[in-house]
Amino acid sequence: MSNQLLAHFKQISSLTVSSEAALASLIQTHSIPKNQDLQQIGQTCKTLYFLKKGLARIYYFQDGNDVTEGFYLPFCLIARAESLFAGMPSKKAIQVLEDAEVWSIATSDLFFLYETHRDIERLFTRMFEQAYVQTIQRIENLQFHTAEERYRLLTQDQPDVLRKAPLKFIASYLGITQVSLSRIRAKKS
Amino acid sequence: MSNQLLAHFKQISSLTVSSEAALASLIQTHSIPKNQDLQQIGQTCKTLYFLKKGLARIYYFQDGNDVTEGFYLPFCLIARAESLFAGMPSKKAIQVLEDAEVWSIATSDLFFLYETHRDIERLFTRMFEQAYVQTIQRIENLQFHTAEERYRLLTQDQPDVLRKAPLKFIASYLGITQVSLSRIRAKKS
DNA sequence: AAATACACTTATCAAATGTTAAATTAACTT
DNA sequence: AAGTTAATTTAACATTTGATAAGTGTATTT
Repeated sequence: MSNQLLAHFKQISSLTVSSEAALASLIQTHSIPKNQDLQQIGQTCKTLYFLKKGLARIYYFQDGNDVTEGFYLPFCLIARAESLFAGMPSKKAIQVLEDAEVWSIATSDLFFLYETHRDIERLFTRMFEQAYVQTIQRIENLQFHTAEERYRLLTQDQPDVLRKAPLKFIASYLGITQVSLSRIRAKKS
Repeated sequence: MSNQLLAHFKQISSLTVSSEAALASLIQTHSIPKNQDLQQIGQTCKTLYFLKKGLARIYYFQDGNDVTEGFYLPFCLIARAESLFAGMPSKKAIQVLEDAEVWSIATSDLFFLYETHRDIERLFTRMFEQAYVQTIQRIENLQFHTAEERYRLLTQDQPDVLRKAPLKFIASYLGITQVSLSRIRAKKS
């Protein structure tokens, strides 16, 4: 069930046969129906997720408004890092936007494996590094770009998201209102 | 010279005596005059910096405009992570905004120590995790807050920066023009 | 003191975005 | 297919922010 995911992992960082087996034993699979929360607001992040198929987002509420922090495609690491690393409850939720199949790994088990399998620790450290770099790039997109420019960047960088996600989620992800997004889309490019 | 920095490190993650000594041997100190670049655009990030005193920023040029990505106070890890983790030249520079004293660590030496001193690897992994979490929080600030709200948040979170950095740098950090920042400051709070 | 450069503010107008409400379209239920 | 709900677009107006230029203040140099 998790062969595809392990193959993906090994592209990022090599694993010994025994590490691969140990890691495989931690991976669980689930089917999640559209619109359901994978993790809810208030829960402390103790599980890492990867989609096998579908689309997910992380969101939270700010002054009563639903704000989408990010979209996640298959094989992307999905975690609320600010909760995981601090061990504090997250104010964010993870929601599946389509019927999805999900791989999950409990961090308590994973961190235990770190002690005996250094290559596993390296693998996940790398994945978090990559997530960190993407977050830095997102700041560059938000900073000093107009709403229209941010929209154009999204069409280039994540066309799949644009095709699948409701516009209201895309709007808050770009930091604008849905009305404003509609206007931008109406313009001839 | 580096005792203060090591004490700071040990607050983040414990180090054995031998690790502490090994790490100390990598730390170099420099004095850098105001306005000088610590690292220049085009260089690949191969050094980690920590200020002993002073203030620094990371900046880059976007369409000819100077954009400040972040400000860094003493004891903060300063690195251009997107360059370090990818091993690619950075389009960003690190600049000192006041006469500063700087500790630096060459990553090639540091990563070599990782092999034999796991606690050192853990320490720096933690520091990067913390930097990652701060980056996530910065996105929350940029997303769906007005310029004025972002300014108010900065006055709360980093009053030191506000006191020391030129307004033009603060403006681009907030993603607005200097004129706009001036208007916001003129308002009665 | 005069001259220069730099940092910051203010004024004016244009453009972009937010707010609210209504209209249209698409999706889903029965 | 009709009815219902949700998603998206459009319109009208208010507010914010950008762009440009001019003005003020401060520091430095000569």
